[in-house]
Order: sequence, then C-alpha cells, then structure tokens
Amino acid sequence: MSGTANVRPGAGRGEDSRQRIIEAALDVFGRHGFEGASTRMLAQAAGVNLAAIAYYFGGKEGLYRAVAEHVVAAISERQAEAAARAKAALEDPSLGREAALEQLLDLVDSLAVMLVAAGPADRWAAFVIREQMQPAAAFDIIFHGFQARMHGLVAGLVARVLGRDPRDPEVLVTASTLIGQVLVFRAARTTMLKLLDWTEFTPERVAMIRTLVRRNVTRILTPGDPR
Amino acid sequence: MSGTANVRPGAGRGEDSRQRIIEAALDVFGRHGFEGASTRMLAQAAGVNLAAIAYYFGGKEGLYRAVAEHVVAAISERQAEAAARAKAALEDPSLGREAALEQLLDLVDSLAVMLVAAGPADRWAAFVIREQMQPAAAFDIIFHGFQARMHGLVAGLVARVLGRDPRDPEVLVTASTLIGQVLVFRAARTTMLKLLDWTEFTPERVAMIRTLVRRNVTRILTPGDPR
DNA sequence: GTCTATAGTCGGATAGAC
DNA sequence: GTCTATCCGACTATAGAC
Repeated sequence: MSGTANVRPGAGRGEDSRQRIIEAALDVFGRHGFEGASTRMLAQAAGVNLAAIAYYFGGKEGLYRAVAEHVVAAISERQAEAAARAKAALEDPSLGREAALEQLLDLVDSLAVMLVAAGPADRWAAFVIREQMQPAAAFDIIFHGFQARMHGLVAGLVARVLGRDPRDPEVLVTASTLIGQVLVFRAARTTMLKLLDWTEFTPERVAMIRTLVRRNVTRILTPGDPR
Repeated sequence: MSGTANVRPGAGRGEDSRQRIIEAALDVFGRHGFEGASTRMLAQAAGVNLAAIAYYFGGKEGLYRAVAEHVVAAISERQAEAAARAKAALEDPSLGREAALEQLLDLVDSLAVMLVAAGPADRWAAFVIREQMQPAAAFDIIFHGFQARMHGLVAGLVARVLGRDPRDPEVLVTASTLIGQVLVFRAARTTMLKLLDWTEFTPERVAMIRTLVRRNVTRILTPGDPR
C-alpha cells in the first residue's frame, strides 16, 4: 500500500506485472505445456524481462502453480451461481426427485455452456486438461479447487434423483458419465469440429448440444418417463 | 533381404532396432510429450545410440509420426472385430432398430473395454489424447487412421436406431456424447480414480461401468422403452 | 521493482570411424 | 548398420547495475 519495499513480492506496485505474467503464462503453458514453454516465451508474452519470473514466482514451476490457482479461481467464479443453487438444493431435505432433476439439468447445462461454447474457457481448458492427463505440479490445486466439488454436486443430485446414497459407486460413475458426454467437446475439441464438419461452435450449435445433453441426462435418470 | 546396403532403412537387419525405438518412444512421448521428450531420453529408452534416431526416422519429428502410425495400427487391430461386425450390420439393409441397438451396444462396449480397463491402451492413450488436445504433426494420422472411422460407425448405428440420416448433426452429436461418457475414464483417468476413491480399475469395476454405459446408451436411444 | 549480461547445462543434429 | 565425439543453439537461473 505504501511506497516502502515489500518483503513478499506481489502486494505493491508489482502486482500489475504479476497478473500480466500469469495471464500470459496461462496461454503459453496451455499451448506448449510445462516443458514446452520456455521462460523466454513466458517473459516475452507477458512483456516483461526474463528475470521477472524468478523474482515474482521463484522460477518456472512457481509460475505454473500460480497459473493453476488463477484458473481454479476463474472457473469457480464462472460456476459460482450454478454451484450455489445446486448446493442450496442439496441442503434442502424436502427436495423432491423432480426438483432434484431440474437442479441437475441446470448444473450440467452450466457446465455445457462453459465447456462447449467459445469463451474464457478456451484459455483455461488446455491448461486443465493437460494436468488431468498427466498429473504434475498443479494436479492437486485443480482437483481440490474445482473438480472434486463439482463432481460432488453432480453426484449428490444424481443420488437425490435416484433416491440412493451419494457415495454409492454406481452413483459416482453415473455422475462421471454425465460429465463425460459434455467434457468430450472440450477435451477433443478439434476432433469434434472435424467430425461434425464445423469450423466453430456457433450459439445455435451450442444450443443444440445443450438440448441433446439435457435430453440424455433426463433419459438416463428417468427411464420410461421421458416427460 | 540380401547383405547389401538398403537405400531406405527399415527393410533389412535394422528393422529390429526400428521397432524397438518406436515401442520405447511411444512411452517416452506419452509421458513427456513431443517437446518434453529429448532425443537422448528416446535413444536411451530404446537402448540405441543417439544417431540411430536420425538414421531411421530422419529426426525427432519423423519418429513422432512413426509412433502415431504404430498406434493407429495397434488400435485398429484391437478394434478390428467389433468394427467389422458394426460395418457388416450397417451394410445390411434389413437391419432392424433393435438389432442396430444391439450392434451399437456391442461397439460402445468394445470401446469401453479398451478405454476403461488397464491394458495396452495405457500406452496408447497418453499419446493419442495429447494429440487430440493439441493437434500437431500426428493429428491427421490419428484422425483418419482411427477416429473418423470409429465415430462414423457409432453415428451410423445411432442413425439406424433412430431411423434418421447418419449425417444429421443431431445424430453426430449424439454419437459424440455416447463416446464421451466412456472416453472420460481414459482422458481424466487419475481424476476419476480419485473421485471414486479407487486405486485401479479392477475387472469388477470395469464390468460395473460397462453395465452402466450400456444402460445409458439404451435409455438415451429408446425413451420410454427401457426393456 | 526492473532490467542486462552471463554462467552453466542440456537440447537436436551430424561427421566420420568402424 | 552402429557408434562416439562434437558442434552450436537454446535453455533456466542468477548476479549485479540502475
């Protein structure tokens, strides 16, 4: 706050540089991976000098972890409203099966919008998926910061709809398959576009996918009752 | 065949070395990615000298492409029987909807076994998924060598079950979601194991997932008729 | 807090012996 | 066909000027 030197970098005037480096590093790490991204690339993309990375983050790996924390915060914020609604629903003991399904559709739809549509997730996805596939320094940050909570909410709502225990392995697996059918559009984005002979996910196409996903989730959880 | 020098390496006595290098490189590229894998790592893992990579493959990138072709061949062989059955079914004009669904369940189940269970796919997956996410030198090899064909078969069977055109975007998207719910167990393997509080996918657990996936596919495609 | 310069290491590729 | 030795560029990290 004052003009005095900071013991730990990041609280004073250098906060701008810090954020600029993280933002730029998100793209560079996402595109090239940890090992493929060089400190020179990272510094140049952020418009800072090479030494700034060591100064603010201790080194390349420290920057990598900082990016992970940034991504977790951004995704959490993006999903905050839908997650809060799901959480509130789960804490309501009087929640019926139909209402639980509505909440689940709402939550999965929120995920679908983020994962399928073009948007800020374009920048988060490559970083997160890389860490999924190849757990490294940021795995725990992402897992505990976002995935475990989101999967828990989906599984909790699935359990409510089915009237089963939320820790039942079949419930957990079912929740995973529900997420998987949306995740594929982000994890294998280029492949999906090519298979569909599209060049981008336009709003109309995203709407179509969302409708089909909602239909799938409904059918999976309410056999014989397509409503 | 004779003792004379080969114009193009790989046809004579060096074929052993060639194969050893490809097998080793599959693991090394899968673990570290193209940029993260060094030629020294690759040579040491294969038990050959550094110059052998340039000699047989022209360089690191040539080896990468050779690994992609090897993976495509291996996956194609693994899925050959199920793919042949699906292809034969699609070419049968008298194939009914119920029979088409049976073929689809068979095909998706074959994918599920490969993707969920531990096995040779452990070695192929990291390589393929990396290329999905970050299309590079091997993308076209993998896309045309395997993915397009497999997705086409799934979409074709979905179209038969629904009585729709196999090029209908809704059919193609539905096929993608069916594949996605299985693919997630391979693409986010570590995360899935942690979410399920498992340390491995035992045969019993794989069986459970296969059952649930069959159920999901059936419910998605036959609303109101859970059979 | 920001930068340049540089030390020390490791990268891919290749020449040439055998 | 296989190997060693080596070139040279690129890497991370750091020292020290401003």
